[in-house]
Amino acid sequence: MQQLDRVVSDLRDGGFRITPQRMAIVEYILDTEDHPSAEKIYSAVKKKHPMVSLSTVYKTLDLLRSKNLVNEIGVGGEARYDAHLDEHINLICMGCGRIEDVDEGAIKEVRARVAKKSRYRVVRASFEMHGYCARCRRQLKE
Amino acid sequence: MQQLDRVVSDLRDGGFRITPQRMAIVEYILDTEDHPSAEKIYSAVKKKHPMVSLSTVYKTLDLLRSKNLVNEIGVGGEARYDAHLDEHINLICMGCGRIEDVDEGAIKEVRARVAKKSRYRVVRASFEMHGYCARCRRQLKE
DNA sequence: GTACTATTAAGAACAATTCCTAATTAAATG
DNA sequence: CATTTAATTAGGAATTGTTCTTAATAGTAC
Repeated sequence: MQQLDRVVSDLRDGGFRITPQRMAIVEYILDTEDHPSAEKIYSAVKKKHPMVSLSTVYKTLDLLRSKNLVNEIGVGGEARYDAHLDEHINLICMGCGRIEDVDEGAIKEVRARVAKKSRYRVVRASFEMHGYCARCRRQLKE
Repeated sequence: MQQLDRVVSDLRDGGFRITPQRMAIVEYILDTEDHPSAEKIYSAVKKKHPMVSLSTVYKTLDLLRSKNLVNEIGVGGEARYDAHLDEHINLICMGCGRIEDVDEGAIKEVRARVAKKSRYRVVRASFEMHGYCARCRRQLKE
């Protein structure tokens, strides 16, 4: 519940209200490893809170992203969300769509080096690798 | 013209036809540093070949991508294309939308290490950094 | 409890992309 | 070169994920 408190106080400090809809969405995202899409968040949250609307899901995700409380990653024309905030690599399975996080120390240095070399002010880095997970590899061979 | 020949023979070998539309699209992409969108490719190509249609641009881009002859990168809900095939980092300016390529030796090793650790068969890696280019940074301060 | 204003639900609007179909054409063949 | 055949095309309709609009609702400060 550490991270949840962090989100709540960040929102409060920004003058944003803590609504049941927002809480439900945040709790769901913090609680899954699943990199869900907006639609998936919507249908999961609706089970407990039937009155939540898809547009609220989108608005809340925008808010969380603007506060850097979630990460967005684009996969096949749709956005997927993730509360893993340390810089990491997203491994995306082209077979089943699963997304896995992999920590890799080297990317911090890469980021710093590129920022320096390019003279960009870097706000966000996203490292993705697409391929086939062990299970889908097996199926491909058959 | 090295790369163009490569594309033509790859398509021929796959049993695909070499049409004027395809040639125009490929030539344009090979000839620009600009990471254009489908729409931009369409309007650029249309100047010389008014009879080209947007759906042909999309179809051709799909084909080239499936043959690994171009790279696709998603920026703000639209796809941008790029014929720079060595693994590199895309620096995306959040101010002006420009995309710059940066070569970084380390990412080859990162890719190999992650592939091994995760047991994925990795097909494609895409490393992006979002921020503000030197010019847009200056404007932000004013 | 009241007032103020942010937030919400619902659906319309939008933009990028994909899909569909009849007409066209590249290229293999004789 | 003419013929044939299957791939490709143009054009527009359909689809999909996301954003926008608006009137109603509900946190929060007082």
